[in-house]
Amino acid sequence: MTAAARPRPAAEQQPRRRALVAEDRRRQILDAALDVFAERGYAAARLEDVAARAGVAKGTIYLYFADKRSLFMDLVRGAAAPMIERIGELAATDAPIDQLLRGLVDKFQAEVLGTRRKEVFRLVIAEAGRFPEIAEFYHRDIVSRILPLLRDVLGRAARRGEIPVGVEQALPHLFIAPFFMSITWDGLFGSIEPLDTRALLNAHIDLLTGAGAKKP
Amino acid sequence: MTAAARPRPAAEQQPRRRALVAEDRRRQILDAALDVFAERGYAAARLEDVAARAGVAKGTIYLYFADKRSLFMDLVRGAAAPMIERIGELAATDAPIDQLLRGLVDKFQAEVLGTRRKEVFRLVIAEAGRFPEIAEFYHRDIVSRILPLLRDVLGRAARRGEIPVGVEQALPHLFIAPFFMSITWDGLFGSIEPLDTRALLNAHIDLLTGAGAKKP
Amino acid sequence: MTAAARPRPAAEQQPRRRALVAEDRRRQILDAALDVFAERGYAAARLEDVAARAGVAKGTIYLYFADKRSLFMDLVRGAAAPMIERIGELAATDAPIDQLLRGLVDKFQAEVLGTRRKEVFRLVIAEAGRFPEIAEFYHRDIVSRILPLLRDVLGRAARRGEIPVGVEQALPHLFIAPFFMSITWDGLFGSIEPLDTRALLNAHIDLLTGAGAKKP
Amino acid sequence: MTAAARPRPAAEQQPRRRALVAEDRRRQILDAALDVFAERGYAAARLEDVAARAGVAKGTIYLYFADKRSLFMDLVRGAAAPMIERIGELAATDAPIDQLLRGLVDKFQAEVLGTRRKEVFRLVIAEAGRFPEIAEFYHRDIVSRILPLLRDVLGRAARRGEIPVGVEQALPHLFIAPFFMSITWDGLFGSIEPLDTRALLNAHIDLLTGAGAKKP
DNA sequence: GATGAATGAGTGTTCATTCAT
DNA sequence: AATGAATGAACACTCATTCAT
Repeated sequence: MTAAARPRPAAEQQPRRRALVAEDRRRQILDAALDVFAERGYAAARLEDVAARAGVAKGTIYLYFADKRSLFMDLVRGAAAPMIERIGELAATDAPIDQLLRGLVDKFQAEVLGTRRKEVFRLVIAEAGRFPEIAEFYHRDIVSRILPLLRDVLGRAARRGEIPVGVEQALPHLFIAPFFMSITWDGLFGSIEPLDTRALLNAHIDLLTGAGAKKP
Repeated sequence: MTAAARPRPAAEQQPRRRALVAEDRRRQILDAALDVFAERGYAAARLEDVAARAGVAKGTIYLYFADKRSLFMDLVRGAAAPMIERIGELAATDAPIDQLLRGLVDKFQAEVLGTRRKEVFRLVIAEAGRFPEIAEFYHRDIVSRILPLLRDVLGRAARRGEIPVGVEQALPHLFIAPFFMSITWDGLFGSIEPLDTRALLNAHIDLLTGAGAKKP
Repeated sequence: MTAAARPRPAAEQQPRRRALVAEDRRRQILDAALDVFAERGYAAARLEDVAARAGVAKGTIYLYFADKRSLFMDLVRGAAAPMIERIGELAATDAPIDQLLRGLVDKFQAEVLGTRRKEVFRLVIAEAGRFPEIAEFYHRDIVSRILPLLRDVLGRAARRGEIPVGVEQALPHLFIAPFFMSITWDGLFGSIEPLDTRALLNAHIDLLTGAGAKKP
Repeated sequence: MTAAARPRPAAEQQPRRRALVAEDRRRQILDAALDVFAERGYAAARLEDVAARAGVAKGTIYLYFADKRSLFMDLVRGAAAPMIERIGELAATDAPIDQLLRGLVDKFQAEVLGTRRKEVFRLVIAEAGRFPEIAEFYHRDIVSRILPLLRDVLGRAARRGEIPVGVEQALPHLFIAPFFMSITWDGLFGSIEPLDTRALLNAHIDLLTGAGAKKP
């Protein structure tokens, strides 16, 4: 009101900065929560530790999340969001299957395995039994959108003779199996025998596209 | 039953029966524990529930297991034992690769997926982060014994031209990925979209052995 | 309104309006506090609710009251103030006892039972144990001033033959008992079996003044 | 089994003794709870204090009561039980009203005012607002059974000319008002100006039965 | 051996109070 | 003056573990 003429009146800027700070806090807490949940599992995670790691007081968490469960759910949903947006791009190109799948692998490396999101997915796999909504959510918004895309892409490739026929029905699930494993392996045996995910996935694609030739 | 066959000196028979009863109790408790751990996860599982389901008193558990952690570890180690014994048989035969792998799949179906052991493995995957000994144990006694065997078998097959060459290094891991997934998938999406494990694994072998032909 | 009458020097008018606004705020908060305290009791009342109901921020309460306890004490003292002022009028008249007592009843109806002050008194009865100052205050400024007045009035009436003799000592307490009950009853059984306070008090006076005749 | 011949076989006695001990513990806890609830009110009472005063650990309370609320409810219901049983006796006799009422007063003195039950009733009056079940319970099982009895007794007395007519409808409520007051007064002003309950109640009966004569 | 009552450390959650803006 | 985000002490309730019987 008083200073409506200038570009950013104080009265308007205040809440904007507030909102930013609030969003930052939220992030801080979510980041800390991921650390703690990943390290101890949902049930054994202590909100006090989350608070400490986030550099806030215990009560502050409750200003941003209704309770422990909500914190966990928001963490898990939030990690999926960027994935979901990009799923559409997957099948957009009409490149040769081999190139397309390798693109997928790269994207998975860049967006999941190379990030903390990997730990979220590990958490989901470990805890989904106790959080049916999460399983539903991941199925509805990720799995059930990726699988048809893969079916489509792989079907086209089969018709073009780029991959074997006769196994199409199982292929999408088959294709994502190594992704699943690369997520769980790490939590299990990562410190004993790390998995060379890239090599694994490349071999997978080689196998699928017949790049690995049978000895004549 | 066992004791009814022949008259034995009571002094000798008593402890034997005792031992059997004790072993039964142990089993009861372990069975109950699997139920409860599988349903709620390690941290959230209540020993009171285990006791109730086993039909014993809470204190009784402590006569057979040192504490909650030990109960869990024994459960998880015990489930692996039968596996371990059979691993040797795997590479014994020198059948064609395709037959051999299908045999493996059948065994896995029969001994894991079709049994409650599946749930133990799921538990291991979910909780291993908090139980380094378990991860070590499973790696040492199972994974690190299966992988070389597979490497061996698959190597032989590659040399015989039964499977593609050039991906051998990654093959063992690649081969087990669908097994991993079939274990985790069920806990996640089993109630939403059950996985046809047998079809998946068969397709996997088809793909591996080139049974699925490329369109010429 | 008040400030509109005559032009005053701004410097003088400002603080006056401020004071009025401040007094309004205070009232708003006290009103809201009564709602919340009455509904949940002192300990379970949340200042956040008080603030919300008063339409102010939580912190604002602390500009007007030192802490929760003070807010409660001020509320409770404030409600007594108008009572205290009028106590003197009680014995002023020298009307017949019957008329005088009925006047009292009317006043009590009008000033307590018919107002939110009733709830304050209920609160006092419920919480006085934890607030000795309040009990002292109510005793010193109300009870110990009303009882002698009643003793005086009833004594005069007894000497005039308007009420029975021989029970004078207990009469003042006896006289106020139904007032006590009408306050507490409502909170207890008000929603189940509302009390016809006026009828009760009238019967009480009838009984006291012998208006109800014994069957000869 | 082993000693079925003798009057109290151990196997039977054990649970019996257990039950007694358990009942004792319950009592201990309820007694302690009354202390603490009476002193601080429901919301501010700390179960830790109850436990300490009962000489048990915090967790022990939960072996006997589901939660804080249940503890309170059981306390409050339990205190009413003996009352309820005796209500029937009240109107049994057909003694002169004056004698009957004095009997009531004595009973009330002996069973409520002279006992810790008085504090339970005080609690009920203070907290009933937050525990509708309690108010209902007290109304249904005590108030709504006492009032008709009183109506009956007082009606008979009125017909016999022992008490004034014309106020019968209000009389039962009027009769119990001093009882209400004696309970609440004590918590309020007990330490400042203790109420001579017996004198009050006697005067009340005198007034009611016309024992106090009007000055002619 | 078996029991289950008792323990008390541990944790999620609330809320009066403070203080930077 | 007014705000409301932040704090952290406090408390109800849980559950692994112990131990007298």
